[in-house]
Amino acid sequence: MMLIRPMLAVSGELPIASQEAAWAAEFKWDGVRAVAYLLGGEVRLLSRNDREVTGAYPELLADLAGARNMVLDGEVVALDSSGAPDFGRLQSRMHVRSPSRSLLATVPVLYHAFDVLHLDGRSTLRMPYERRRALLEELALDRGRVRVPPSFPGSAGVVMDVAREHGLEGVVCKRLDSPYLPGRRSELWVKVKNTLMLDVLVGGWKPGEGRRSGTIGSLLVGVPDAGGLRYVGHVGTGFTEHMLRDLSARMAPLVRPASPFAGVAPEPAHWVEPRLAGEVEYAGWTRDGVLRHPTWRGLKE
DNA sequence: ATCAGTCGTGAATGCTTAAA
DNA sequence: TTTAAGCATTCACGACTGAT
Repeated sequence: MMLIRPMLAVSGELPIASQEAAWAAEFKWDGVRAVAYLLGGEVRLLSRNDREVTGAYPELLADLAGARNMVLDGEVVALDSSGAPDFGRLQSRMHVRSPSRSLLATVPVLYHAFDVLHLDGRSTLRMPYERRRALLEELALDRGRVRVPPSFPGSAGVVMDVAREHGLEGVVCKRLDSPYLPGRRSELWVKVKNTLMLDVLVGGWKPGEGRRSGTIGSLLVGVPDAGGLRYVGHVGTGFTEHMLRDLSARMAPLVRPASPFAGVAPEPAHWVEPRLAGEVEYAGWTRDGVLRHPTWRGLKE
């Protein structure tokens, strides 16, 4: 059996209203991608890069083992107490090759199967999404820890609203006529993320390495609160070369010897007076109160 | 303590293909 | 033939955790 690497989505915006009918929307699950190979009663799970992850998720194997040979694309997801996917919890599972009984009990996972790539010895990759989806639903895979999450044709905007209400990461829009393009990041699939914005003050910077040596690696940012400037994380992406040059020039006259952050200084860095205000896009907060997946969006005057 | 791997972002590079 | 565009790859950066 040939390995099939998962098809990837580009990030972008919702389809415009007049185009909605050509797309289906699915919820975006905040977990890890896994392709399931169900062949001759054996089940294997491989990561996005074809790494073996079967052993990490033993509780999924029995529920996946079916009579028919097939290859499924899906996402391994851990839920928080409210039932929403929680990537932070999954992180304690995803590197553990043979999880202990207690870990299995405290962080159970589900497999959300959202595509079928091969069935009964025949490839389904060239079928349009709509047909693969119908096939997937006919297979009636929902059993135990395996779910087939819903797909909503023609209503991406509404699905996004629901995702936002439930605190989900966003939606993935897929062209109804799209074939499955293994290993490709294609505009036929578009992920639309529910992102948050935060106004921050720049309190310092760390130098870059490699190609970024001689310039800024990341900015250390904070938000003012009662106790002073509260550190909220470093931002190392989102800049163009021009922005890096501009930021360096603006920070140069603001240099100061000590950290401007209240409380514990995050780590050694170059400190500046916190006078530059900027906007950061982020996906949420980590347990330690720092930004998750922050990206720089630009200075605010 | 460091490395590597999961998720994410963007930019540069190099190869292939299409257009001028 | 030369240039432009498109695509995949690589390398930066972030948080995080297990393995070594």
